[in-house]
Amino acid sequence: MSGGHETPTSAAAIAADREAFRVFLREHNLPATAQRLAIADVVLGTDRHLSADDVARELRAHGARAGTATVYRTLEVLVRSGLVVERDFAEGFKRYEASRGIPHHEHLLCTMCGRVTEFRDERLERMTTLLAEAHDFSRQRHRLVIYGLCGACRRGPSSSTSGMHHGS
Amino acid sequence: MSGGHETPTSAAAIAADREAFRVFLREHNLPATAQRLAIADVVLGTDRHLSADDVARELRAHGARAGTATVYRTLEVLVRSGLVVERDFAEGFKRYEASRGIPHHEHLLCTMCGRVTEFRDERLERMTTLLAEAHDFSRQRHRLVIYGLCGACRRGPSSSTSGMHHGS
DNA sequence: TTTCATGCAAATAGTTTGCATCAAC
DNA sequence: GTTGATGCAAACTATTTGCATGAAA
Repeated sequence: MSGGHETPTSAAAIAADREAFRVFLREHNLPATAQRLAIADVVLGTDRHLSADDVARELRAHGARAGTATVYRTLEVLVRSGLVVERDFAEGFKRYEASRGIPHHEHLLCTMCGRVTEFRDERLERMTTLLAEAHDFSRQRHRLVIYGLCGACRRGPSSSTSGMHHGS
Repeated sequence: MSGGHETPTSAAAIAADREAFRVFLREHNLPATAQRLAIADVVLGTDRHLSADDVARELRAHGARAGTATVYRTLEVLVRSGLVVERDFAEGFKRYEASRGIPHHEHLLCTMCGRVTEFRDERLERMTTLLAEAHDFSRQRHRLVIYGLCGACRRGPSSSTSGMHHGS
């Protein structure tokens, strides 16, 4: 359920993010509606990389509800607040991830269960800047996704299917 | 118009690819229709990374025509033939690129004019395999896209807008 | 002449938007 | 009380599919 294979985020950090969202809303004169808070709770309360559909599903699982448009609009507000980052892993839909103030990181995507793992590598940051310059580009950002099989899926397909989204 | 900033593909190589597609169709008992050949000519005849819409536009510019469904279905055949590779640069649509038998390469995408430049880097190949292993993943493939400004756009916005797709 | 492609239109998936209604400050 | 959010449905973009017609081998 948590999906954080490396360092699960502490409850304190999650609570801080939730409070930060309330502050953001207040400072921007945006109403703190029940829907916004519920959606923020879902996205900020996990280390997973959720699709808009995942968010709606999680809401229902927690007894909350919000229209599709509200989910998308609130995700947009969360992204603008800087607390959430939008991701596109070329799956045909976008995912949303709590940013936790972490600067930049790469992603490993399991092609079997859809689970996402993060890692950071300083060399890559430098390399991409140099590679861009070598081709007369000024680098703004980069995106690396490594597709492969996670340990669980490699060992046994039965291990876990909970992370599989949009499956047939 | 050509987009090949590094090493423009020779006319001979293009002709070889076109012939290879004819052979592929023949070997698979697929009719070599005028539409298929026209679409193959467009995609195999450039070094650019075209969207399905670009292909349709180019067809019209060359006096040819094909329905949207035919464009997509033919692109699929071209991908199956191995002569073309499908790309997703998180722009909301896919692009198609003549593969020219080149193993694997990374992409630089100009965020201003949409132009794509390719480069190859052996270290990256090795690095991604090692990084995956370090996180208990078995690497299948990876995708690196560096977003930035190309030299032309950095120097003057007036230089070229021809590569801009889906603007405004 | 049989098989498979084409084209159109309808369907689909993800996401966005208009608008009447409703809730937050 | 105002301002702005919500929800539904319609709109939209990229892409796919069903089906009657048309062309290739």
